[in-house]
This record gives sequence, structure tokens and C-alpha cells, in this order.
Amino acid sequence: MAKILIVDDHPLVRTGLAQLIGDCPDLEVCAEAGDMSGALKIIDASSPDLAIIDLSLAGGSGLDLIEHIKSRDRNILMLVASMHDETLYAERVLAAGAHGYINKQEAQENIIQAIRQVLNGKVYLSQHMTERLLNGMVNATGDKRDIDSLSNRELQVFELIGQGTTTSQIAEQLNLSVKTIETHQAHIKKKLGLGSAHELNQRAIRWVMDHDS
Amino acid sequence: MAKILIVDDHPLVRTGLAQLIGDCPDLEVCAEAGDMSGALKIIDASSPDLAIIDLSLAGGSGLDLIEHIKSRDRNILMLVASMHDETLYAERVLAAGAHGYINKQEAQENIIQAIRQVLNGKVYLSQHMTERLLNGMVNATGDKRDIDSLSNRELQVFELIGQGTTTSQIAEQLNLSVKTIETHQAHIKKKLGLGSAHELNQRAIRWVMDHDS
DNA sequence: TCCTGCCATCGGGGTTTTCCTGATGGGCAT
DNA sequence: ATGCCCATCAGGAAAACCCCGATGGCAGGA
Repeated sequence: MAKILIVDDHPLVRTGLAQLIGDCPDLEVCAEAGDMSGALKIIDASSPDLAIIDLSLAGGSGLDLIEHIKSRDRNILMLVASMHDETLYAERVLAAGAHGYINKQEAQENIIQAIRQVLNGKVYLSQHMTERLLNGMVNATGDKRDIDSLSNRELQVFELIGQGTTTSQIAEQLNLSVKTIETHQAHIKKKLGLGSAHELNQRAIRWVMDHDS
Repeated sequence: MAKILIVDDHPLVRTGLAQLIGDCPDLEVCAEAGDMSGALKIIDASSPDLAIIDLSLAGGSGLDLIEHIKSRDRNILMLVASMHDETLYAERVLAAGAHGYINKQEAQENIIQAIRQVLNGKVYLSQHMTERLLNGMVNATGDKRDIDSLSNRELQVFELIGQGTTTSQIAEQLNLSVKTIETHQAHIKKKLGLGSAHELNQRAIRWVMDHDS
């Protein structure tokens, strides 16, 4: 019986996943967590076989959590569940050490299938995403090219800016110095060819409006 | 026993909500739907008392659905559940005819409380959002706290902000002091119930995208 | 191996913007 | 005439911005 840890900051999603997994006799939810620190504690305590991780965690992104787990215990399998467009994150997630990426909109059978596939040592991606990765980089929307050049941290900061988060709020939320956030902002501006913080703001807000809702 | 319809394009969230509601003896999930057309069919068929509606539906947004339901049958109560920052949508949702707005990150007890409160004919908002709305109402000359309440000058500044113009650029363009523009911005923020320049930016960009293009 | 480049983290210090608390005068309605 | 909104602006503190850095880690190539 495979022990599964659920990491998601939405209690509703945790309940849904637990219900879904509980219906399978060969799978068992051993614990749930709502944030990164909670997840790490649980991993130390109960050493699950598989962790299902939401990307948009409060207080440090899911990518951080994946890297933490990877560096601490590389026997734990990780399956990322997100509601965002997978084309933006799938590569980063796999590069960070996860073994699969599912979208929460997918049918429940697909989720179970993804869990089983990852438990069997394989990598799970949607058909659509698999083709895309195999075909190399393809992208119609020109602006995503630029966004892709951002590092993980920079992308995270970019998203937070687009959500209206202040520099100091970002620093606090990520437990970093304001100076660090400012540096990230400067790098983002350079990479995206933006001249001022105001332009960065506009760009980030528009991007979030297009991609996050 | 209140009959509840769940409308959400994430099967996981539907399961979680159904589980949560099913645990309450006075509440009953009568149906689920994953998109707008499905929801409308179900409403005709089983006439629920309350519909819990996700904002980010595939194929037409949740706002569309709310307006459709409102124009078709105004006896159905509607509670909006979203994972987005409520400050961006709560007003629109209430204006469209919904009776409450909850964030999926909220604790499960709050969600149940929200359902009961809406079923009792009241409006549910989070503490934070309630304060914000009331704060805006105070400065809104009675009823219509909206873009309409802006003066001509303020609307002009608002549009320029939405087009990405800097405060100093606006001042130069209108041959006015920066201080004057700052005052206008402060008044706009007060009238629209916005807390920071960031939020003003977001709101203005959003408005320009909706009305100007 | 050494070197180069990218990443992520921070600091100093000066400039600019934001934000809060005012003020002035001019309409306009009761 | 008195109140209310409007449009205009100032002073000063706080925050954000921006240009200079720096450190350490890590990966890839000469």
C-alpha cells in the first residue's frame, strides 16, 4: 500500500484528493499539509512514498518545496498538481526533480492514473504536454519566450508583482531581504527589456490577467 | 433540507465541496456541473436552493453564469468560490447578483458558515473584504461606489493610469503639478475603495482593457 | 583544473515616488 | 451663508526605485 502525502493550501482540494485516493484500495493518504514547513515536518515524521504538491503554495512556492525535498530525500516521488497552464511550468517542475505534472482540471481517472504511473517509476505528463516537449520548444505567443528566460525565483517575483504585491510584502512573504527582491526586479527588467519599475508593473499585471485567471 | 448545486471545472474541488457539505445533516448536494451549459440545464431540471459557483469556469466565466442565472430565475441563491484574491472580484460578483464570496483557501468551517449565512438571506464576505467595502461605501455619496462617482478630472487621470502613464508623465501632459495628480489619485483610491497605488494600477489597467479595447 | 557565467542572496547611498496632512479658492445648491 | 465637492498645490516622512557594488554556489567549457 503506497503512502501518499498531500500538500495543498486549499483545504477543499485536499479533501477532494483524499476522497479520490481513499477510494483506491492500493493507495493511502498518510498525511496532509497546507504549506512548505508543514510538509517538510511530515516527511521527516512519516516518510511517504509519494507527495502530491500544489504549485501555488503560500509562503514559498511549490518549486521551492520540490527542491527542498529533492535535496533532503531523493527517494520520495513527487507529483505536481496545479491549476495553471502546464506549458509554463512543466519543464521547470521536472527539472526541479518532480516526476509528473497534472492539471487539476483533468478527470479524476487521469489523476489516479498519474499517481500509479509515478509510483511505477515513470514520468507522467498530459498527452498535449508530452508532444510539446518532444517537439522541442514551440510557442506562438511571443511574450512567453521572454518569460521563459526568467529564472524560477524571478518568475515567482514576477507573478507576485502582477498580483499587486508590494516589494516589501514580497520580501516578507518569501522571508528575504527587500534588497534581494529589488535585485530580482532589476534582472527581470533587463531580461524583458523594460525601462522602469512602472513598466514592469504593467507587464506583470497584464501577464497575470492573461494567464492566471 | 437545502438543495445545493456545485459548479466548478475542477473535479477535485467538486469532490471536496460535496464531501464537506455532505457532512452537514441540513445540507444536501443535489447536483454538480463542470461548465456553464451544464449548470443551466441542471437548474432547470432540479431547481436547487443555492448554487456554489467557481469564478474561473472554462467556456464563459463565472460572472456570465451568475448573470444568466439572475436573469432566468432570481430565487436561486448564489455563493461564489474562487481561489483568486477576492479584492479583485468581490465587487463585480456582488454587482452581478451573487450573495457571497468565499476564497477556497479559507478554512472549511468558514465555508459552511458562508453557505448557512447565504441560505438565511444574508450576504457573506470575509472580514477583510467587508471592511474594505464598507470603507468605500462611506465615501461614495450613498449608493453607487463606482467609476461613475469619479469627477471628470479624476476619470481622466484614471484612464491615463490605465494606459500606463506615470504620475509625473500625467502631470507634464496636463500641465499640472505632480502634487495635484497625487491628490487626484488619492481621491480615486478613496472612491473606489483601493488601498495602494498598486491596486489602483491594477484596477485602472483592467478597466481600460475592458472599455477601451 | 581553472575560468566563465548564471543564480540567489544582500548592502550603501542617492534619487524618485508614494502617502498623509494639510491649505486655497471657485462653483453650486439649499 | 453655509456646506459640499471640485481642482489646485505644499511639506515632510516613508517607501520604493536605481545604480553602484559584494559573496557564495553551481554548472559547463577551454
